[in-house]
Parts: sequence; structure tokens; C-alpha cells
Amino acid sequence: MVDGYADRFDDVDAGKVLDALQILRTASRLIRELEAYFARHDLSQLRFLTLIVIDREPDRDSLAVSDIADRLDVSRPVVTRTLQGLEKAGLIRISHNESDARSRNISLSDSGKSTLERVLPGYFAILHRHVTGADG
Amino acid sequence: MVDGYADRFDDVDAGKVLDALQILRTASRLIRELEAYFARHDLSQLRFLTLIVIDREPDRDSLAVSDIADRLDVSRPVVTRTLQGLEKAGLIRISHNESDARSRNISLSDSGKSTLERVLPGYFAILHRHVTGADG
DNA sequence: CCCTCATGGTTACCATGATAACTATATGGT
DNA sequence: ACCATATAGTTATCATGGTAACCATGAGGG
Repeated sequence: MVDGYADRFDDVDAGKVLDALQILRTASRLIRELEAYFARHDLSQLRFLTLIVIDREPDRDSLAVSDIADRLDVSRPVVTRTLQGLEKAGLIRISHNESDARSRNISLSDSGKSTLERVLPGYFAILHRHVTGADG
Repeated sequence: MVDGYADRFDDVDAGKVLDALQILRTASRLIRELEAYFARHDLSQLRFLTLIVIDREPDRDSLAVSDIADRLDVSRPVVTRTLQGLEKAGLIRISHNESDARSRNISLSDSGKSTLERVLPGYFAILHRHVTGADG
């Protein structure tokens, strides 16, 4: 498909364009598979990654909403919404920050921690398989 | 970040997992850049790709809704919605299929064709640059 | 002190993906 | 010919990303 177009543009190398499209396809396949996997565990990519960044935080066991947004590079409203879901599912606890009344401390509940442990192996297995398997 | 986790799983190679995460990151960057580019031209990824598959169809100058959905691998409702937008923007024409009253023929308008010509060079340039540039 | 401005979070709304359920038309077995 | 079933598209609804606008609170200059 690309060749017919790329022929017409001097400064473009059809091979490289195909590489880029290949990256897009591979990623899209990977994302779809991850999403299906998470859905089976009542999670989503963002819910899972949220648990991860809290868990991985050195020295602290809680993060602020904006910390999570920064680390995951998503907008704060999306984090707010995701946290509401996670709290309702009992995977995190949200408490008030004592030194700044605007801020919240987000921490993992026991259930959140065990969910993470349960889901991680499959997550890594999928990532692993995608690079090892039929990808370019 | 990955290392701390991957250490704990025997059958997982942290390097490969990092490769997979790198693909995800690269793709996500590419997608974001493409989306911004399309937005500047009053398009979206899907609107653009829809124009492309109609344009590239050999022997015919129109496609059915379900053909487009198949070629782009998106659901038919999304195609319906996208086509409504493209028609309102005057980039495509939708006519009834004479031999099957359920089906529609989607074809590019002159405006659609010229939009495609205008947008393609930048599109390929972005794909090209992403593979050539700082990607892994 | 208090008024302005910055910051943390949330709400409201838009775009874009999906699936389920619906309408209209075609097709095929009896 | 007619009824059951399949197919083409659309509508309705949900999930998940975004931005803009909005509170509440904190911080700093006059």
C-alpha cells in the first residue's frame, strides 16, 4: 500500500515508512492483548500502571494524584477518574495529606498489593512473548 | 523500574520486557505526533486512513462501509461515525448501491482527493523521521 | 494582614475506540 | 411464495483518553 504513495515523494524512504507502520501495528497488537488480559482481571492498563507506580515508589508508600499523573504521563482528570474506580474496587486507599489540605495520599490496600502480585507474571509474560514471538 | 520486578520472575528476560516497553513508548509518541498533525488539518488518524483506503482501492473508486471497516480493522459503528463527519466536511460522497439497497458506496470528493494530496507528504515525513530519529 | 497568583484536584464536556441491540434488506430451504 | 437466517448499517451506551473551567488551599509581595 505504501509503495504506491512513497514513490511519489523524493525525500521519503518507503522502507523506513514501512518500519514505522510496523511499529504501529506491533504496538497496537500488544496494547490490545494487554487490554484483554487486564480486563480478565478487572483492571485496565491505566489501573494496573497506577498500582505499579505506587508500589514502586521508593521510601514512601503513597503518592499524590499529581505524582501519579506525572509518572504515567496522563492528564490529572484521568487519574482522578481511575483512582475513583480503584478505590471503589478496594485496591487503593485515599487519605488526606496532613501538611497540605489540597493534596491526597494514595496508597495500596492489601487487596491492591495482592492483585498486583497476581497480575504481574502474566503481564511480563505477554511483553516477553511479543518481543520474542512474531514481531519485527 | 522493570528490573526490580523482573528479577523475581525466572522465565522472563528483563531486556526483552524493556524492548517491548520501548516499542510501546515509541508507538505512543508516534501516534501522538500523528494525531497532532492530523488535527492541524481538521483530520484524525481514522479520517485520514479512511480517505487513503478509498483512494488506494484498485479498479473501483468507492468502497462499502464494511469494506472500510475490514481494511482498517475497526468496528463498523466507528466507521459509520467517521463517515458522517467526513461527509459533513465534504471530503467524501455517500451514495446508494444499486444492486443492494442495504449497502452504500463511499467515494472521495474532489475536496477529499486534494486534502489527501496535501496531507500525505507530512504524514510520510513524520513516519520517516520517527524511524530515522531518536527511536530504538 | 490581605490580595494576588500558583497549585492540587475535581467536574463538565468532547473525541474516539468498543459491543449490543436494532432496522432494513437479501438469501436460501421447503 | 414464505419463513428463517444472514448481512449491511445505524443507534445507543460504555470505556478511556483529552482540555477547559472550576473550587479550595497555599504562598509571597505589598
